[in-house]
Amino acid sequence: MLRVLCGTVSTVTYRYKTVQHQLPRASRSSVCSKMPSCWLIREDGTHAPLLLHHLKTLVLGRGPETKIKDQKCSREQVELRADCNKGYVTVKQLGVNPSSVDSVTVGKGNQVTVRPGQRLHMVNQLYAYTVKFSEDTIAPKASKHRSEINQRSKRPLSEVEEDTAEPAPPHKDPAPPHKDPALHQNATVNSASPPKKAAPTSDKPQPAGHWSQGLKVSMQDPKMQVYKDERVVVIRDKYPKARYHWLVLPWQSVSSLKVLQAEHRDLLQHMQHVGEQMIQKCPDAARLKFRLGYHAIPSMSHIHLHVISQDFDSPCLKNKKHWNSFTTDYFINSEDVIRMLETEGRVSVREGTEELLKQPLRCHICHREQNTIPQLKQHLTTHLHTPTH
DNA sequence: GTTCTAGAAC
DNA sequence: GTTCTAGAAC
Repeated sequence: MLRVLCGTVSTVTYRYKTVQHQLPRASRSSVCSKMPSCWLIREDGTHAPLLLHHLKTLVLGRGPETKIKDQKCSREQVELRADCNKGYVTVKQLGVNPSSVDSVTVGKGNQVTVRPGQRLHMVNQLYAYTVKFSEDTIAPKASKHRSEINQRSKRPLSEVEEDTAEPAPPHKDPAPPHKDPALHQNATVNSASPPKKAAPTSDKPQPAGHWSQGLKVSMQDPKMQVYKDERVVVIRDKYPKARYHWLVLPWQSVSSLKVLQAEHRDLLQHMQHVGEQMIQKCPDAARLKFRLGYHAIPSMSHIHLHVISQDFDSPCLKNKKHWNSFTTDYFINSEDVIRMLETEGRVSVREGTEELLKQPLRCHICHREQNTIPQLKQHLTTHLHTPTH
C-alpha cells in the first residue's frame, strides 16, 4: 500500500514554497522515513495522492495538482493543514462555492476537521478526497517509482490533459474522467481513434438514443475513456456503485453474454486482463477488494465487464436492485464466464436469476440481513477496516 | 440504466 | 409526521 502511495506521490506547490523545499532533511532525500505523514487521496484516482506535511498549510483548488478544471471550484478553494499527531486535517473553505465533509457544507471562511473514513468534496459534492495517516516505512523502491512518475509528468500532455484546455462544464458525475498515463506500452489514453467496428454479432436492435444504448455513446466519448487499446476501452461507470467502478467494453459489437461464443474467449480474457491492470494502478488497491464480472441480465446494451471495489461506498448505490446485482449470483465472475465459454462454448444464465434482485438485503462480508438500504449502508461502515482479502 | 413519486412502512 | 421502496416513464 505505502509503496504504491509513495510510488505515485506528486510534488505539489505549497502556498510559499514547494514541498521539496519544505521537507525536513530526512524526507528531502527520500520519502522513506518513519515520520508520520498524511496523504490526501483522490477517490477516483484522477491524480496521485498528495502528501500533506505535518502542520504545513496547503491551499488546493482548481489547478494542475488536483486536475480540477471546473470553474465552480476556486483556484484557492480550500486550505488544508494536517496534524499527524492528532490524526486529522483541518479544512478551511476559501472559495465561494461549497466544500463539504461527509456532505456537510463547510461554508466560506469556516473551518472543520476531516479524519480518515470521512470524505471531503472539494466543491459542490464533487471531487471526493479521503485522508490517510501513516507512520509506516516506505519501501526504498518507491524513490525509483517517484522518479518515474516525475519523468512521466514531464511528457507532453495529451489533448484533454492540457491545462489550457477549455474548462469542463460543471457536471453531476461524481467520478470525473481519469487521465492516467497509459497502462501499457502499446496502449494509449485519449489518443488513438478506435478501429472500425466489426459487424454486430447479433441482438435485438434498440433505437439509437434509447437509454439502453447509452454505453455505446459513452465508450466513444474521449472524455469518458480512461484507457483504451486496439481491442477494448475502459470508462468510469457514470453512476459508480463503489469508490472505484470501471466498465471494460470491447470495440467489437457484442450485445450481451447471450451471444458469446467460444471465439470470444480471447477477447474476454483480454478484458479481464485490462480490468486487473486498472486495479493494479489504483492507489487504494492494497486496501480494497475488487471483483470483476458481468451482470447476468444487464440493462444496458453492449457487453461490459464491471470492475468494482467491494466497499460499495457510493451515493449512487440506492436500491435493492443495485445491491443484489453486485452481491448475489446475478453478478457472474469474469473467470467463470471465460470458463463457461471454454467448457460449453456459451454462457448460460440460470432460470430465476432475475429473482435474485429481489432477495433481502444481506451484507456481502458478514452475510447479516439488513432491513433497508440506509441500514445496510450504515452497517457497511462497520466493515470499513475489515480485512476482506 | 436513472428519475420521479405514490403509497407503504415506520 | 418522515423515511423508504418499488413501479412507471423515460
